[in-house]
Amino acid sequence: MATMDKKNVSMNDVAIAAGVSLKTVSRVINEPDSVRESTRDKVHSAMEALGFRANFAARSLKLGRYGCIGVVLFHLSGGAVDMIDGIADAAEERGFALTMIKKRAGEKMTLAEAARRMSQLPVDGMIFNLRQMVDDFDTFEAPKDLKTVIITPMEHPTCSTVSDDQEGGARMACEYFLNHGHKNVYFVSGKKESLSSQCRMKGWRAALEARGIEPPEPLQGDWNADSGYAAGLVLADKPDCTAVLAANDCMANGVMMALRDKGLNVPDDVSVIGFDDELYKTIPNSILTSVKFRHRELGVRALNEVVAGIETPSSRSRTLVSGVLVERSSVKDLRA
Amino acid sequence: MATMDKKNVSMNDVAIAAGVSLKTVSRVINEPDSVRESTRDKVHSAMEALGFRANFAARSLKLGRYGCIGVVLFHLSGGAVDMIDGIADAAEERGFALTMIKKRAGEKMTLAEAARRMSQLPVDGMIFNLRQMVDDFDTFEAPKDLKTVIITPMEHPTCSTVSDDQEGGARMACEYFLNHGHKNVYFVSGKKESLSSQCRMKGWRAALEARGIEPPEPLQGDWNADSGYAAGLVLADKPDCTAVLAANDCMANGVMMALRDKGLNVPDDVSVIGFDDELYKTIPNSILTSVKFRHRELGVRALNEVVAGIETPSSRSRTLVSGVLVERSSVKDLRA
DNA sequence: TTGCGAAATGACAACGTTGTCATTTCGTTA
DNA sequence: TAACGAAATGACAACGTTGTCATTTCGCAA
Repeated sequence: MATMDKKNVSMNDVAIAAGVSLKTVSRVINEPDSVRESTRDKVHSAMEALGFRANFAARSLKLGRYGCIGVVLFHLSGGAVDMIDGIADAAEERGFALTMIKKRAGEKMTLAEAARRMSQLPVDGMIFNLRQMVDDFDTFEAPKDLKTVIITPMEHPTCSTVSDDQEGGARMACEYFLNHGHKNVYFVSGKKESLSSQCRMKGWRAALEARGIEPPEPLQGDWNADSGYAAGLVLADKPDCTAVLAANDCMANGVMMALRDKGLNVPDDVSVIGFDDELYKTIPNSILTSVKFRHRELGVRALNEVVAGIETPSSRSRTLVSGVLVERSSVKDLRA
Repeated sequence: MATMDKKNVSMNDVAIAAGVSLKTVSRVINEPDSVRESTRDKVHSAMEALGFRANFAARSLKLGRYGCIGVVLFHLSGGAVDMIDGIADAAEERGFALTMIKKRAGEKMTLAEAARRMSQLPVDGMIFNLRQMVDDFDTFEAPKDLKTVIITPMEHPTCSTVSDDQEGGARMACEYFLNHGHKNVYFVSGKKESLSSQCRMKGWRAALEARGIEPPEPLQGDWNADSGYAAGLVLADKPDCTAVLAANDCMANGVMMALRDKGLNVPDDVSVIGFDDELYKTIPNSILTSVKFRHRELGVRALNEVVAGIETPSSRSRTLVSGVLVERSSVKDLRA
């Protein structure tokens, strides 16, 4: 316990204590094989005794890189947890840490502003998580020396983007209905400004139009169960309504409850599909068929794209991560 | 657009371009008032023209601090989102960014290991989010030069801790039942290894014992609705069961569904309280009374504690953030 | 115009690492 | 034992900032 009171122990201190040169200490850390074993042991003991820890700033200054990826959270939702999880795991695997900043509630942050703030921080590249439109989306240009990947369903003119295939997922759900003999599909949307909701609606519409079906007026929801319930009450009165696609599971549940309260049975009278596959957590014996996106995979892809761009400057790319239809029993086969 | 191809633009480059000294450029950035306006303008133009961005590494090396707080996520749950949100907002307000690392799935990370990894990164202090027991919890000692705050319901011998008052929340819910004339309260727990579940159980037990009531055998759940449903089926057959406290809302919902399927009504036959107040998102017109914890506030407090400890080395402290009982109509008043 | 104190600016070292290149030490062979 | 090439080690500069202290310039009064 001969610990000194000196603020920070430097390599130089270790070198003196071990009776070797500064550079040898550096070598013990970075290329241990080039140092004789006896010397290495002396250095290690000295480091131990003094409690040496390499200085991040000095090291990065010399190396010209940080080993950190910046993550900008424009929006922090439930699915974001899994995405961050994927980013963090992939980062660790590649030897990177994460530096994170967040748009404050109420604040209006542009891409340029986010990039400016990030470039003051220790990062070699960055990931923007962007689920709503932002003013300067089309005009934004990323700093040339900072590979930038945007997680968003929109295509960007210059930056690489990664996204769930929300549109494809919605199309898949719709086609599932149609392939089961349904002649039409009603849609309950999420919040208007949400890009996810917009994409899901687009996919729904496309799937119907591809079969020459005129899409009915979509019902406006806000992601929560109550808005789904309200939509369900309306739908229950429509005799041609046999299939409902809700933009998330909570609203789907609201729809189902409303149908039940109106004396209708799911799936016998009306079939329902939701998104995100999370209802089973809250509802026992849940029967809801749901489109699930692999948020974790999304994060992994985004991180890998950034790291790839750091190692070998690459051009713009666009990655889509497909969704999966988790089948339960909320869709009736009308073809029988 | 006379942008150079030179890798990084340094203050020196700016100084030369502006025809001033290096130090003056530094002053323009750090103490603009000490520079004559005309000079300042010249420097600003040069910075603009060259695309100068201050080098984080050099700056931190000189200053001896990073302006970053490390966050270690041992566990990434739903509630963690709000907590991170609080940490991030508070950090920004205090002028700090976050550096994050995460325990990988399956990996067994000790506090010491986490601290070792963090201290290689650009951080001035750190926050551990720890919701399960870890081997070296009691023996862990934080690095002396890195203020460490642990978010956990357990008390730590040397580190500051911040926690929801889970035990108090459970007590509050229990007393709410008792004050409404209930003579006993059944409990459905979460996963065994979860500290939250353990604390909630402890509070439930304490509240009953304080009134001289022998707590019944708790029912083991796993946080999900299905386990709550199973518990509900068991409870429905117990004639003395008028009140059920479930360790989260999903299980509470499972309990309620089971009771309904057994022909019992909530709250007329049995009263129920949950935790986390999130059922309303998924269930329309939810009636579940629930104990809600302020996760965001938790994050804010943790961050503030770290920053305070950085500015003026402080001793160990313990912060409890109280919960709130969100009253709906799932509890019947038996006193009438 | 001169002189003076205050304001503005500059020269240089230092922060703690790693890269370059020179020097020392080692193990081998003649 | 001497000589040699390879392995191990060391001296010193450099990375891009900020702090210290010296120097120059400015505005104003005598």
